[in-house]
Amino acid sequence: MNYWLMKTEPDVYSIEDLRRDGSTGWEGVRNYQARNFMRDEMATGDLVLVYHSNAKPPGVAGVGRIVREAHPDLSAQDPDSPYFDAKASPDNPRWLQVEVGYVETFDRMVSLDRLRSDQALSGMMVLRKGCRLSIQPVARRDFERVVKIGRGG
DNA sequence: GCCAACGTTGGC
DNA sequence: GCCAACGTTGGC
Repeated sequence: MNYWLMKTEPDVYSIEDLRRDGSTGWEGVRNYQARNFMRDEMATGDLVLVYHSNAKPPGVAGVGRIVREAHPDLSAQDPDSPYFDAKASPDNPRWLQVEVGYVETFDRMVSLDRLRSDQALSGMMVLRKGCRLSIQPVARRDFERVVKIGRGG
């Protein structure tokens, strides 16, 4: 079982939207490294830190779970979608998505500042300067520590 | 709104 | 295959 951090802009889709929906197709990932993580390493049951980017403040808002493994992201083939990609087709979907289920919203979101201030979390990819990757692997111990902080521990 | 740090594109 | 130009991300 693996652990992940997945970024979302809460103005577009927040942890509260995920709570309301129960689960959602995580469409719109348009980065090969992130896609390959989904394709090669994500499995049903993996747990996810749901990270709010472009938020005030940015940080981890809660937890999700992979409920369906990687499959074609059809928004790439939809000309009306903001995620449309003319190079995607039924023969070559090009982009993938996973289905993410809701698990919990933290009592207090774990802000980026809070993550930075914790020496034990200094290895987290999201803290690396200029790291734009929207799907990142997270070490189990880091995942558990962030959850503990989020629950008020 | 700024801009550093990337990733992608396309001419050569 | 190189690399300059361009577009995007995302914190601030």
